[in-house]
Amino acid sequence: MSKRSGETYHHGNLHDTLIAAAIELIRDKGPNAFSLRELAKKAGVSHTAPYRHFKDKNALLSAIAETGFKTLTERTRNAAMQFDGDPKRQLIESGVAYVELALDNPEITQLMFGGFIDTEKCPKENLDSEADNAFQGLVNLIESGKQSGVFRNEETELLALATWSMVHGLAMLITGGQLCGIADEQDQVRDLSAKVESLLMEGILVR
Amino acid sequence: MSKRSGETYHHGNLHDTLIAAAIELIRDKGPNAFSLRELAKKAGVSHTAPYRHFKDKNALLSAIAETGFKTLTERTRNAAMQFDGDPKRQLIESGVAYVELALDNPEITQLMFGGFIDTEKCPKENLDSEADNAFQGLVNLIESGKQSGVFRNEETELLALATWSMVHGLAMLITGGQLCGIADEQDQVRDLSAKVESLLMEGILVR
DNA sequence: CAGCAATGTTGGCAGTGTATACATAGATGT
DNA sequence: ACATCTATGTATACACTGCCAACATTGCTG
Repeated sequence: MSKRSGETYHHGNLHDTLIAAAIELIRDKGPNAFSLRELAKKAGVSHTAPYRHFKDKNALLSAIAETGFKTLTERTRNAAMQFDGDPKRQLIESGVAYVELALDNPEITQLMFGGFIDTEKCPKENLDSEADNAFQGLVNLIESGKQSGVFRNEETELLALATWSMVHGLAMLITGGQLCGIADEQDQVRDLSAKVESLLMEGILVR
Repeated sequence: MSKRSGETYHHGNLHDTLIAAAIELIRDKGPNAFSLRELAKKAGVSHTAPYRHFKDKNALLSAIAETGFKTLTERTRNAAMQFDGDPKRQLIESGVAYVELALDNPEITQLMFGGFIDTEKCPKENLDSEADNAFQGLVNLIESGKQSGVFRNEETELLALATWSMVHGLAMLITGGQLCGIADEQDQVRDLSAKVESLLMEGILVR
């Protein structure tokens, strides 16, 4: 069945098309101004067609956030893999990757963490499980660093949480526009996040 | 002019009433589900009355966020004041206050940092200036700590940014529901944030 | 006390999420 | 080959939203 000029009644792959188009829209107008109807128009379907693929607007946003968490897991893991014997460097570089990804996708980051999605308490379902993957990678990283005697022998979860908080906070401040003059450009951000994480490594107090 | 049973045509203090009611609504339904019309109904006025006091929905939200930044400045400053000669303790306690305030007002925190408000680039105006106040307090704190030889002689802004990121990240993770089993209750949060900040003080690396 | 500015109200418009009923087409079993 | 089932898309409708324009009421000020 030739779908010449895309005028078939059935779209063929609307699900993925919608997600891709939605990401574009959110990038343009922010997660707050995003609307299903505009998305449908952009995808060239009627305004209720998305409901055949997503229960809700919320479900669509969740799906997008999930892809965000997936790439977050990938990026940080890849960054860590490149410095396999050096836990300190691994921690720093995966953190830099975290911040850089957020800087490249501020709106998606806000969508993921800003409270746009109703998560019904904390059900540790779909979406959260993917976020946990990223955290689990961090935990493993720290665990191995502890065993090789690089990191202090504190509770692993605590160390992981501290690292995550630091990186996440920096990312959120940047994407939230709070660090305007300080960290706008890519290079500044790379440098800044590395420095900040080094501080967490070495500590702030005079020895 | 007796405004018996509040049935005067002119409300008298609608501006503040709206802000207070809006905060309640946001607390209940989240910043995303908040609507001007419901707010007006709750305040007992017509659905366009708020426009006499706020240019926009965005302007109303900005005003609320600003009050949030004000109390954030207050709380952290108060916490620091209580340990005046001890910069390390000051830093920790003001950070704990930051996180606790966020935990007590998750929705308002999301409103402040989540990207619900259009800030038109980063104009460092109204809203941002109030946020800067909080940051300036942190800078002062670190500066004095450096001079008394407690903190390392790194660039002050960098130290401040690291501290802020750490605390802010923890706050955002908690209010975003990412730390569900880990940090739900007030006591846990106090303990956790203090521990995390101590880590930043002492560093993560083995010495 | 006349007029003005501040503050509210009514009504309307375009845009939104979503429920319901209907239309079409691709897959499946005989 | 063909009838039928199901997945997918459409049309229509409703309540709700932000905001605009026109009008009403009030308190203040000359």
